[in-house]
Amino acid sequence: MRKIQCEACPVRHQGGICDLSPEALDEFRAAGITAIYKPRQVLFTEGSPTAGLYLVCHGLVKLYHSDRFGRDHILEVAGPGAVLGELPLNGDQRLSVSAEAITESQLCFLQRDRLVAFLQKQPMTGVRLIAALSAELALARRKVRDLALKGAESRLAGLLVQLARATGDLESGKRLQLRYTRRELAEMVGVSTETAIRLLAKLKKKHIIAIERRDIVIADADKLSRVANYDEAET
Amino acid sequence: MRKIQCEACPVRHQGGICDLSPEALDEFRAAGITAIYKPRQVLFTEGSPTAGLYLVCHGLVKLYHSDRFGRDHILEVAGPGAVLGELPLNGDQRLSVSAEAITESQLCFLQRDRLVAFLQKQPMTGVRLIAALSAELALARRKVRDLALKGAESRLAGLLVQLARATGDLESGKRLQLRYTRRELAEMVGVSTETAIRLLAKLKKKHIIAIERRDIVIADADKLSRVANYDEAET
DNA sequence: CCCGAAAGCTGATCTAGGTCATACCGCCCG
DNA sequence: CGGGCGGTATGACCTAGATCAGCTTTCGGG
Repeated sequence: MRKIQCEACPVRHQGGICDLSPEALDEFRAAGITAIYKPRQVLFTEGSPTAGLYLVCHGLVKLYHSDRFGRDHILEVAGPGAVLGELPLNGDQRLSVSAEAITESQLCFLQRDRLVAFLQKQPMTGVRLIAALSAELALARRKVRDLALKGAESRLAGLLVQLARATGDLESGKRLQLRYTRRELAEMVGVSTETAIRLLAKLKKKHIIAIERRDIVIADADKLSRVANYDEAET
Repeated sequence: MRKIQCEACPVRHQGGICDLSPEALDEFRAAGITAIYKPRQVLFTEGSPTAGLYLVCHGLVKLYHSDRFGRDHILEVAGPGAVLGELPLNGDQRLSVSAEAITESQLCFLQRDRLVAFLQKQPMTGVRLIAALSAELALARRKVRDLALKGAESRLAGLLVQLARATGDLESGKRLQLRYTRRELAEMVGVSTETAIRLLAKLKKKHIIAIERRDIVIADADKLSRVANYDEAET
């Protein structure tokens, strides 16, 4: 696949980092390096030094943790417009996550010093970056809350709600074709694959969802949201 | 207690947000509102709108989540120089955490629009903010990793390592006077109070720590770090 | 100095969720 | 067309950690 140029980029005018005047955009582009990544290609791994930030132009990238024994936890699936990585001032800080392309993806890498130089001239882009990092921060913190305070069923329901919202159909009767395996769902929720399967079956038995082939139909959006928020209620 | 003025502030020249030239500092101060908070006073709560950022001048503030049934989880204890809150561009985003003063604390509130205006003129401050948010982000993400992939004992050991590092004595034989109750330790680690107590007893039995009154002596810093990183090893 | 309340500790259960084993299904590929 | 292989599904366990209950120690305040 060929690189998409910024001029033709569909996400450029949606308040993202790269929403810039033509002249500024040229400078911006000069500061970054755009590349295409294949599915399953690793962008960076937990523990490596923080060299700069990545901007997702198109494609899907997952942020995840692995432990020494092969178990993974998926923090987030990032799409176009998202900013990946962390940029502490203190350069010897290490990255807290790994990232890997899910689909073929185009990303723009912004090396720390060049980015900082650019921000001197375009402070508004700095503000947008602050906003983007804030959104990531909120996401991570909610995840902490869910893991610490909610049960597995709530978390799974929450994930379904989130996925449904993303495609704009959190409504009873809507089919939600998920391109994730049970294993991936489990890794997003933080449970074993078997548990994820069992919990789906449980939601099905409660007539909150229906399962058709590999994808899911939302039978009762209200109940689903309720399960997502209410911790441990009726059976 | 009286307010400390920025000129006399001990954290001002440590690369924090407020490390500014005298003139810029005046502008900065004009953009913010400084106030003193009493212990247990709540600064903001999860779910409320994001109005701006708080800068900790002195004191200690905890960031935490509560669920509907009184259980708390402490995400982080923030000290002088830390930035609290989130500032997504999209103003109808909600805060993902609550914050409460632990000790009497002085904080400077920076309202969104005023902060943004200031950043136009002082882009370097924006870069510092990006760095501060990045550090917070890494912290939250590591917490996700620990909750999702590590056992309770590792997490507790990790907390002790972290506390010891903060006061600069992660060494065998060092007494680490913790100003936290068992309950608070438990809430930071994400377990019940009883479990935290039991795990401390377990570490003591393994001669990794010793318990004296309410505080803890590190008996074997190496083993402690090993428990913190290794997931589930020998008994 | 004393009292009550909070904090600490320990044992006895209970349970959510993990692990292991097995079976089925659809699908691609030789 | 038959045999794997990855995904899905379920049953039978097992264990980390929660919960509950009781008891002791510490501590802060009058």
